[in-house]
Amino acid sequence: MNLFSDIRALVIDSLNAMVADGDLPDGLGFENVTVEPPRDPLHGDMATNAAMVLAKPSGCKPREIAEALAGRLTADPRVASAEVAGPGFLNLRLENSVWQGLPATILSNGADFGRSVIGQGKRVNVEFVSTNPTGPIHVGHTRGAVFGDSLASLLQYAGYEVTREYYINDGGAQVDVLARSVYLRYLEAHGQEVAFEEGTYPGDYLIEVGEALKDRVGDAYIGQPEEVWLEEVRDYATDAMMMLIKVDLGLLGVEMDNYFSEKSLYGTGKIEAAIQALDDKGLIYTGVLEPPKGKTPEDWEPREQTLFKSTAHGDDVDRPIKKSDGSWTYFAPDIAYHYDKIQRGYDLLIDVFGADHGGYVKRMKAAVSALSDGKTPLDIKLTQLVKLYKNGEPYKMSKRAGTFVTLSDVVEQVGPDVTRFVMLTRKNDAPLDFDFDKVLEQSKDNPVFYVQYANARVNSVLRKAHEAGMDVSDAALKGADLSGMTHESELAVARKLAEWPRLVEIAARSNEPHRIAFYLYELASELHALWNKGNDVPELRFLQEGNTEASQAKIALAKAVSVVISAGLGILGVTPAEEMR
RNA sequence: GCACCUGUAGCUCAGCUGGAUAGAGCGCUGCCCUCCGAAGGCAGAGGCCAGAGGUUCGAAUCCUCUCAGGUGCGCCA
Repeated sequence: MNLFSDIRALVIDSLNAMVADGDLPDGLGFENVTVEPPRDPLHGDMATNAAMVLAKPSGCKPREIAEALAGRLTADPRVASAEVAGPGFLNLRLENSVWQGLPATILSNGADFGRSVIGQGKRVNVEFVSTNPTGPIHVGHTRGAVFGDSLASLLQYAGYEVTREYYINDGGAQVDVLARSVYLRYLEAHGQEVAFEEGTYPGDYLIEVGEALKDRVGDAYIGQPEEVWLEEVRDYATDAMMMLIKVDLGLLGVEMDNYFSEKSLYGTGKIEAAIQALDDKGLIYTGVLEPPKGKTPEDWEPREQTLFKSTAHGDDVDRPIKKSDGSWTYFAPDIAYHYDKIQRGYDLLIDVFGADHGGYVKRMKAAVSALSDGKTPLDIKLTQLVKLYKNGEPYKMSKRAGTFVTLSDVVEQVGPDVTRFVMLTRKNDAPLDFDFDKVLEQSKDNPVFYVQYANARVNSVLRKAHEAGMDVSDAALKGADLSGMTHESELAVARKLAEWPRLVEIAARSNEPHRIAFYLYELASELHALWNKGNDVPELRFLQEGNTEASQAKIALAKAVSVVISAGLGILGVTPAEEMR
């Protein structure tokens, strides 16, 4: 149920009727007609731009269209008034009964109030995190994990069929480095002195892997050359790292539907097939790239390489898919991976990358565009850096990994709910400051707390009412008579609640889950305002002593707020707080 | 040199994919608990939406250029 699309449908019907009656010419398109909440609530409950949008194509004056439209709209029982304003806006006021009926609708639908069908059951693949399996997840990727997971939930809520996917980069040189690092820890477990040279991973988290390896193979690898142990140690170590990563993701409540191994693309003909597919379209050739201008690498020499003509699909330069020695570049398996996703039949692909991979966006889009003949859209969302602070000072060290702060460092200190919410209080392409002290502060400076506090207040009211012997079950609240709900502060809350389904659609269309977080803050703000109004105006208090009917009506509104907050937090993966501690 | 991202109140940031007089928090000034949780609320001050052009009924939002910050730029992944 979306009040805004309901009223928009009414507007469109009225416009069609005007066409039928000859008030408007035939053949007009109504796509640009919107019904939105006006910026200034004094203007009304909803505003439509219909008259302004249609003025030019119809050759009529905007105000005349607006006047005629107003007359038709006010015939609807929901519409109290329609006023022409400004250059041709039509400001609508709805009958109080519309707002008064909203809490019952919300209570009936529960968490499904706001669920949308704009996804039309389309299949979406959201790929996120995808860190190298060489160690625990660090903070930078934590943001990507939260963003990707919440985006996936948002899309599900908006009617898409979503797959959460993780691409394991287990095919490149970095997992050999991992294997050598684990080998050193293995030797260490046998009592040997080892040195961690440049280019190995010194983190403590490999100690136990080395010990486990010792338990497994005894001294079989001691003094042996790499040929003997590298492959096995690599496989063993990557498996161990993936278990570590899954534990980390679990701390945040992130659960992947699918893990896709890069290694599975090698030796199976998959990369070759993907490149062949591009070749069939005439997009593969052998050539020499120009050196990058400005900052030319010192050891630059022109080399002949196998290239993908990505410029044919919007890239700036063509990209190498084979190194000069004939082996694949990283790009080649990535092409094959995306080819695989296309072949799995997704209607839409979304990749979540760190901002440092921004330079990769155009070539990836080019590859997907080429491989799907432009049929499968790929949206790539970049998450910007997270800067950590503690006591106002930059915070860098980790006890566990030595060099970087990990996801578990953060979650251990502030908990998964705070971590998730805070990571979504900025749009994905803006950098984020994360202050360990501030995010735990219990004040309205901290949006996590502010939203949770609103929910806790509602629960407090429910508890009190229950203790006073009132029936505050959903069934009872649904049946409450809200016809007395006429105060501006109460209607303001109802109006904000009505925006929820619309906001879900806006957020889903732009793949921007942060909008949910900001909306919840606004909704909480309306509830806090109403609550405090109760200090001055006793009739606005949720608990009306000795008057169960009146109390139930007030509480129905409060409970509706709680329902929407819970649904919103659910999308963000945050547990609603029953009470504050 | 090129590409991408960013530039909005003193500070940190929203801003509905083009709508009306640009919003919130912090900070500043002044108020509100005999009363459901004041961990809150109300009011005030604070703006050339980086700058300059353009597109149209209408621009913080779209296009072009300039300036400033960030990220990245063949044989790393």
